[in-house]
Amino acid sequence: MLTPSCLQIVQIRIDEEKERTTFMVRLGGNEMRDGGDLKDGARERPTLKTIAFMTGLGITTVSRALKDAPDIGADTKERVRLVARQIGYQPNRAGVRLRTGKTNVIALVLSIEEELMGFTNHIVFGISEVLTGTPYHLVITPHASARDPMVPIRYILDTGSADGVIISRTEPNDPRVALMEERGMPFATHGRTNMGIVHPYHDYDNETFAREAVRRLVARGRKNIAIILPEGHLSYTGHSIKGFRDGLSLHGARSVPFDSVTVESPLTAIHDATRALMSGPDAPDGLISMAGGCTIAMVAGLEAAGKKLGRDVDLVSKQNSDLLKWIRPEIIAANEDIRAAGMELARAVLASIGGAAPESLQTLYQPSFAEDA
Amino acid sequence: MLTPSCLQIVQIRIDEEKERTTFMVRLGGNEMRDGGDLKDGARERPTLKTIAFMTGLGITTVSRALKDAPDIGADTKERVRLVARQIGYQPNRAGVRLRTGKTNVIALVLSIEEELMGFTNHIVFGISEVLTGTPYHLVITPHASARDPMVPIRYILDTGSADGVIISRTEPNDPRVALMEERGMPFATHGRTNMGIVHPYHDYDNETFAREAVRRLVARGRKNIAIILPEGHLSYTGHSIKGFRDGLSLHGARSVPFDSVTVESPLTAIHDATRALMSGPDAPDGLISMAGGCTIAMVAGLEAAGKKLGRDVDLVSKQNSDLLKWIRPEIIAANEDIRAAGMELARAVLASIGGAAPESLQTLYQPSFAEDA
DNA sequence: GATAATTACTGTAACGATACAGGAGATTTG
DNA sequence: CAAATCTCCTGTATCGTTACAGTAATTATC
Repeated sequence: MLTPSCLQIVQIRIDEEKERTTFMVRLGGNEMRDGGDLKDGARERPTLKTIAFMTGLGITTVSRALKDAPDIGADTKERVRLVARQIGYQPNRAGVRLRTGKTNVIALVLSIEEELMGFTNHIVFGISEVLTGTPYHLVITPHASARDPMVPIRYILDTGSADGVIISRTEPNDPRVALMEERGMPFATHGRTNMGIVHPYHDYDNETFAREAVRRLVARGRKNIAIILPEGHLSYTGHSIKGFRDGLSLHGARSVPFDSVTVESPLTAIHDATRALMSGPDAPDGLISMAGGCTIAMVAGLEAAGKKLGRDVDLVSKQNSDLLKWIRPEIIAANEDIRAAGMELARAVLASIGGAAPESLQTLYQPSFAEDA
Repeated sequence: MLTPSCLQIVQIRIDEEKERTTFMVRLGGNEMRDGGDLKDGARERPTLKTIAFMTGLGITTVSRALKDAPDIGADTKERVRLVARQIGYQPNRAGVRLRTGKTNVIALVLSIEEELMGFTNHIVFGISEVLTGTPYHLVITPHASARDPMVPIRYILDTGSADGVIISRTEPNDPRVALMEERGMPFATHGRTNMGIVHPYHDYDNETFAREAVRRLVARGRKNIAIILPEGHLSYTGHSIKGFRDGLSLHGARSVPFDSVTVESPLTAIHDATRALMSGPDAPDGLISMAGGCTIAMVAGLEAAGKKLGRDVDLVSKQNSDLLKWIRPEIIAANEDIRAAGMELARAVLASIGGAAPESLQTLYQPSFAEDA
């Protein structure tokens, strides 16, 4: 085995233009070896070559030692790991990616319209929390949802720019899911699909939320209920409608139509529509909102119509953050923990990359109402 | 010049394990050339080699043609570009990065505490909008601000994992700025510094906002004013204080101390502190809030103390989104456009990478008050 | 004691791109 | 017409990593 003492630097090359100093060493025998760069003030980034030189081992050996390969001696592994840690070795991502195709990237595909009260923040930090301590980086790939949502997916697939993808705003029959499935790209969806493909997902039980919302309104004596829904093409719209209808028939209430706006409409439109609704002859006495942002405009709208929360009408709303209680404590709010969703999604993608079965990577969170706490 | 007709495929190798088909071609003369992979159903990703084969040119020529190098003929460039476009060539990022060190990545370093009403969303999509159409990807690098904020910066510098960095929560004497400056890493800060380093930044004129807030309160007859400030170590805290003090002396008002909480405190704490303040003997008749999120808790707090906005007290607040007017139309709000900030920051980093002078990459946005619109 | 198997390590090639140093052929120059 | 110049193109080496196909030395097998 080579020991440091049999290494001898015999030639130093100084390349002034590149500002680097390289050198040759003579080994125990007679052969010369390229010693790599001399690090000026530890500024040059260490590579496998650096460790190979410092330990007197071959580059391949070092690579395999750091991978804990079975054909490397235990003490050699220990020595290599020690040196690697000492000099702060970190694998060059471009080298690994070029050689193996592994990007160590998770792509989060977000629609610009995504935002209602901190959604992006929560999901990003949820994902990040899981990725911390792994070699994965998080790349945000945005798209204007009005344009083709397939564009970012195709880009990622065609360029192989991620090992796994997280998408949201899932639709029951989602072409993005079909394409990624076909191409064998690991992914997880925020929201379920209904197209015969078993895949990792995380979802919030919006059906239960809507049904439970009706129950709580009826328990307060409200029988005429309107709901403001998400855009029609999304998966959770269907779940919301089902829960709402089931709740109505289960608890004996009736639906007051309110479909001129969605939770994605401009707040002004929501405000005006709510005021019109609450001023009309068939004004509901119960309201359900599927998103916290629009709830604020609804409250303003119903008050502009002269109604008072808790007296003339009750309102059940989902929220991402704990904001609504500060606005009107009368609002009956259920929390959707988007940060936890991000964590579940990240865990699911990582496990999927690791080869776990998709049916084991599906989670559904139940609504928790603030008033039950 | 070689034309397609002088190319002749003479040998086809089928590698069944790797599921790829490669082939050799005979050129006009006698030499053989590796033709690269035959694309099965256009699934294999095209590389320079693919284009080289299709055009009959050398790989180097293709590379230089796509870079519009001066030593390549005009018609050759045209031909290469045509083929590249036809087959949807996109440079392999790992190849470029390994060879040149260029990552084509912009890192956005965010503190987990960043969020107040959609900040993350707005800045991410602002940056993305500028990066769209460039080869740059956006990587989110989060950190718990309680821990060492230098960690992500050092990681990026040590691993060379980005070409440019955007940071926020800038401090007057910010060690991150000093380090990136020293290492020559292009960056832009959200917020200014005060340490003798000229660097790209984007900032909101919080000093003017605070001074103007005082002016508007005094114009409504309010003379006893309290302000809720950001955490003390941040740059914009100092700007806010200066603007506030200048406003007080300029318009003849006095300060009511309110420093038991900051805009980052839990909303419950802000609520309670505001209620206590407004119930006390020295309750102010004017309030200034530097962030929209905490304004909501303040409103709830002052109302819990029996005060009424617009009658007993006026409140001036900054906001990222247009939410406050729905909560209490009496709130005097000024908008800070975070999406625009993201765009400015992205533009600044890109220009800095391109070698532009830092002093030309500094922008300061003026507050715009909703009531002036 | 010769052969086989095992252990521990190593060199070469390749991933896709580009910097660099040519190099053939046409064109200009003296 | 030879030499110099210009145009346009090309091969080689390299970035850092890993798959693969070895190899030398030691240990086990019969």
